[in-house]
Amino acid sequence: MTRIKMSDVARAAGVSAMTVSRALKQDGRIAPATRRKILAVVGKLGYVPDRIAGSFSSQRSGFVGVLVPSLNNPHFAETAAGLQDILAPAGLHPLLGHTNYRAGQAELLIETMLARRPEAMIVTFDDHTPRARHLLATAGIPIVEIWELPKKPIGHVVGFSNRDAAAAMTRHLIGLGRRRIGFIGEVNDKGTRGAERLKGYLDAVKGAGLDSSRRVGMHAPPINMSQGRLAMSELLHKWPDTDAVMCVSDPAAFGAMTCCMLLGKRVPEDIALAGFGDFEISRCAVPAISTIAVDGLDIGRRAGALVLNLLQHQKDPARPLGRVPQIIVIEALPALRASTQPPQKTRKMPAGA
Amino acid sequence: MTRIKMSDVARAAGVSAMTVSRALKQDGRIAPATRRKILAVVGKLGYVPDRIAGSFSSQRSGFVGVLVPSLNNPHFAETAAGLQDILAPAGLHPLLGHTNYRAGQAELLIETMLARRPEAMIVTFDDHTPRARHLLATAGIPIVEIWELPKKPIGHVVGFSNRDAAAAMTRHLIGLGRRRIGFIGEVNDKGTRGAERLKGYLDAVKGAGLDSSRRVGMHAPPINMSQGRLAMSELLHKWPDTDAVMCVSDPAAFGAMTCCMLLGKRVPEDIALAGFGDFEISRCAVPAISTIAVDGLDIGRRAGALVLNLLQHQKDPARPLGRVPQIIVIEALPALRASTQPPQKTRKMPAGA
DNA sequence: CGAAATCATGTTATCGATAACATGATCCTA
DNA sequence: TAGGATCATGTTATCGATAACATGATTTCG
Repeated sequence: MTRIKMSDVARAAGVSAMTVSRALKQDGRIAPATRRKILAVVGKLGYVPDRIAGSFSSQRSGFVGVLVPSLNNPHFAETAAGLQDILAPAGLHPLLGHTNYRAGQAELLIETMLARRPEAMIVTFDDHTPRARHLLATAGIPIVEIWELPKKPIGHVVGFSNRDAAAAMTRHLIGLGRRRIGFIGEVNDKGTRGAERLKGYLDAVKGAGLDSSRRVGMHAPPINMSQGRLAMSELLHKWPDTDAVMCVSDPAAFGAMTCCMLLGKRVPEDIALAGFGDFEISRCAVPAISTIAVDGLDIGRRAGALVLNLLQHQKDPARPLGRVPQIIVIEALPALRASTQPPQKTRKMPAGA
Repeated sequence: MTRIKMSDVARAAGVSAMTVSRALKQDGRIAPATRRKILAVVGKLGYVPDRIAGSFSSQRSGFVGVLVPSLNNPHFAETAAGLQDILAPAGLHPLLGHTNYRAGQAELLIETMLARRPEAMIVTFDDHTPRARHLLATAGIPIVEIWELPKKPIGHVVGFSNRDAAAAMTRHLIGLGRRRIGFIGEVNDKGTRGAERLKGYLDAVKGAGLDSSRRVGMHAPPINMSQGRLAMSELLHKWPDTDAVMCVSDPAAFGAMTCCMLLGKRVPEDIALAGFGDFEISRCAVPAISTIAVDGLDIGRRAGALVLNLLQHQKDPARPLGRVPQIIVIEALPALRASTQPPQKTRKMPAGA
């Protein structure tokens, strides 16, 4: 059984292939009666157009390459969903790749994706290789970096300052009266978002003249709950009088909290904990964990809208940054209340930089 | 600046385009010196082959369509990673789509994907529309359903019985002496994996002659932590003497646990909780939550290997099922120990159909 | 040593849709 | 009502790589 092609449909409908082509897109000027007849034939024959041939002919792939460190992360998953929300109605298909937080993998994926002639590329800020940056910069398509405000952007940007956000949260802890503040983070994190968050912690702690040595790096990105627990154990062993810990992510913070529970430390009375990312776990944990909300869905939607905008005005010589998403510091209330609702209040913050 | 094409490379290297084409694939018979020379020119010119043209010419897209309900779920994310592990070295690119647990969205995606002429389709078991099933069945490519053992498979299968797994866990609770066992699940879940798990719960509870009415359906799939908490609140309000609850997923179980904590119920002394999926939260929560481990990475790898196998032996008339992944019941130990290691033991189970 | 096999490379045709241009029919409007 | 504008559709050329076949050079082996 050979596959049905457009000319088969055309013959069955008594028109030319070009008319079928026009009937299948929304903008083609065609008589309503003709379109109806063609669509009926399409339905009857079960014709599915060959987008490869179409892409080849029109020189438009219909793809947007999207690179994230991991799909197993609600933020990037939401960003991917937000992109799809915006791109799909415009006839663009996100082509997802995940790098497992490795620059070499990213370079390989970028090359593979560029061979598919994407109409734009959206890459998560990370420690990209020089060759990866070069491939992107010379690809001749819109490039959007997300999830950070890089100092040397490759193209356009939809992000926020991880550094400023972490600094804001750390200052929040200082404002609550904490003075011996630790940090749980990652190792081998050069050029990552986690490294930026560590810088923000240092900005705040050093700025307040406090001890900045209470740092435990536990694992290469991404650190998980169990590693957060181990890191907390190590941190409390080295610096038992620590009264607050800023964690590079919410899962790490939750792991740290379980360590406190097992050791009989009260949270937040004895130790205040702060995470990053507003994962569901932070709102729902008992006690709840203070965190910084970053709206991954919004980042995806903004990036998608920016791409559509750039594709419409390709000649545009300017390099407008996408608007910066807002970050929100979410403070967990200390009291354990007999409620089925997560006890939290929120405070909006500028996303800085 | 016009894009460099293969004939440009050929001219610069003093060979024909066909020779360049052969040099760029591993199997082409070509003199090592010629290949070196061509690869040098490719590097110097920064040539990136046009896979669209290549796909069109060879009539091989290099895509495998992959449909999952959501990426914001570690299991499906891992399945996607497992697929990439296996497919990428074979030169196949997974084309990911997520349905948000909606059959209509799935149908749309299937149609869009088929237009890209995937070499195979991998779809997560779900309540697919008749048209979606028909499109898949008549696509003329290998179809693999994952994450369940469907009664009426569309093509091949790599999965396990969610029903049997949930029944095994429920029997495990019965074996621990529990007699008033509730279920927290989803609503509008016809034809989903969650609905199969509810059936498994009913199998076990009715089989043991116990009350099967203690059921709360909280939300359309996927239920989250907060909804699990609310569901538990409702369940305990209606049936205060409940001594165990089987939850459709780990996040729901964690939410249920936080409800117990807020209400002063001890877990597992007063109420035993069981989840599904072996999410990180279940191992790391204090107290830990009993759960059923399903190796999403393994499902992805098996499905990928099955696809490769099917593509190699296309004429194969048989319909071999992929091997069934093992499920493991993970029992949380009741004691809260002052340890930084999650206290759990595991027991392997048949994944049976 | 010579014929067949193997190897490295070149030539030609082709995949299926669509852009660009062409054409006849219908509709306005001065 | 004539002539241009608009509309619906048809015709032709084309996108860039690769499959299939062709060719000359080199190797192998009886």
